[in-house]
Amino acid sequence: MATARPDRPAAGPPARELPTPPGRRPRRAAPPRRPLTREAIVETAIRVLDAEGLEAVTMRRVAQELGTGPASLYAHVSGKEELRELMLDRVAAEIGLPEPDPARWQEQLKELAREVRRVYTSHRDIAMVSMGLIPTGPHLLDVAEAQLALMRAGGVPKRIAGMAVDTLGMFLDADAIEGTVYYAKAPAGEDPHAFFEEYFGQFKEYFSALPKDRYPVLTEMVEELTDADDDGRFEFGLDLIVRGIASYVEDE
Amino acid sequence: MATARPDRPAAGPPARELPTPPGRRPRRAAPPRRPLTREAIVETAIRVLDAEGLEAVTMRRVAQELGTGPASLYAHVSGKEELRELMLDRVAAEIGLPEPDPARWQEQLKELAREVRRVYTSHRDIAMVSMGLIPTGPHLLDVAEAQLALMRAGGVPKRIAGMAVDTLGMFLDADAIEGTVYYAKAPAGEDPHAFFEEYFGQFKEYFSALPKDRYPVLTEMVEELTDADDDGRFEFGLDLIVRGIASYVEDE
DNA sequence: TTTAGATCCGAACGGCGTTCGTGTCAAGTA
DNA sequence: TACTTGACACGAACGCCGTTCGGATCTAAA
Repeated sequence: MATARPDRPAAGPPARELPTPPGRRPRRAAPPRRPLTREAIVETAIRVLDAEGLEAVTMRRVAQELGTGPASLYAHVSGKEELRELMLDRVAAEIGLPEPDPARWQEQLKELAREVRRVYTSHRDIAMVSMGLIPTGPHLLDVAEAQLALMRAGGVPKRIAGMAVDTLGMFLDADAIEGTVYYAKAPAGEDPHAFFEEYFGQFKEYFSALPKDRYPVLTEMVEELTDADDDGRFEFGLDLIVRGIASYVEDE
Repeated sequence: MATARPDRPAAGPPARELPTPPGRRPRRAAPPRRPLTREAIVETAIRVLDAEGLEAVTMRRVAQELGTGPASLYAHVSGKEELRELMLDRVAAEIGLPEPDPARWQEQLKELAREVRRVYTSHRDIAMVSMGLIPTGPHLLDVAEAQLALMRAGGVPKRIAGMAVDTLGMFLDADAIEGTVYYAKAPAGEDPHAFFEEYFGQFKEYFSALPKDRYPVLTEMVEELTDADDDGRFEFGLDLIVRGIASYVEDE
């Protein structure tokens, strides 16, 4: 008893659509629009991520979005962990990579870091997946390759470059998470900007009310500490790292 | 109908222990040994953390460990998130703090960073809680105060110190997570060291097998990239950051 | 002795990741 | 054309999870 699947080419001769015999009902209300594939699953998962954050990306939710049950996903993906890594690598494909110019390697490394930051933060808290993960996906490896290529072109020794790519990766992950964790806390319906303002205002108040005898330095720096210039903080850390790497270039 | 509680002083005159009337049984087999407190809950949670990692710290598990049900915890703790933050702050209490010596501020800042790392990594993946969290607990603030005091004693401008404490915190969190995520993956019964060896060997193999035309730089650096000298990598990143901070000291 | 409030906690709600076993169906084989 | 095979789909269930509810119990003030 074949259920009609209009989107797929029928195997035999195009069977005429018969009316449902009395007492029988089609086994499923509507067959899935498209056959399940790894790509469709990852794509759907990223749609949920962008709309509602990483926490909302559950096997059940993704399956529901595809009009099926959670068990169906396991034929294409080994589990939630693999799905997350596939999502990350697909996001990493959006990162624009530079053509190395040895004369500008430091600025190029910074530009690449900014590009990673832009892509990560445009996909909610996807960076959480990256934290503490050895990159194995092709696009993540492309990014690592690009970073290494820039440093090597600039004359950074192998050993230094090997450690630096790690430090830089940690910095990028941590920064992206830092920037998105609070955003993720904002209630669904609310204006995130107003929520933010309110949220940080409370912290400023809290820090100001701290006992001056126990925290003499901190209480004198409330202004500097609660100044939420995210871009400035990122550039500060990035500059620290890149300058530090550059100091290891041999020929001076 | 009061059930006898031998561990606690009885309220009225010491009622004689009556035999259980037929058809009735004591409502609970054994009353909890100690009354529930915030401290006891946090303490128990950390015991579970140390033994089985952060993932095993669930409300149900902690309650079970205390001989009660999960609902009982909510009288002392607002929820899982708050419990996690209380755990982190209690762990932070173990961090030894320096007496600032302006002449040695850079080395002292490094020593403090090493101390944070030591304490964090001695409590499994507790650092995950810290990532993307504005510190508010007293002991976490002590650490921030100490870092700021060292930098200010060394002549680091307020604005720089404010950003640097953030960068350093991100680095410490990210490093601790990096170091414990794989450890957390090791199966419960297995020898972690052997598991590690095996695990990293697989990665080295994987990187070596990568196509040389797409990843020309990376494939030439497999040795440098898979060299798992965690301490060396930490010192490298730490040195980058501290040197960078020092470069902002005004009086030169 | 009464009462009010804190504390405790069994039961339940809705959601989670994953597995099992069965059902379906296209492609290959006879 | 009929049968077999193997990949895929997926309903149902298992054992977890965080949190809430409402009544029972206990403590200390009145």
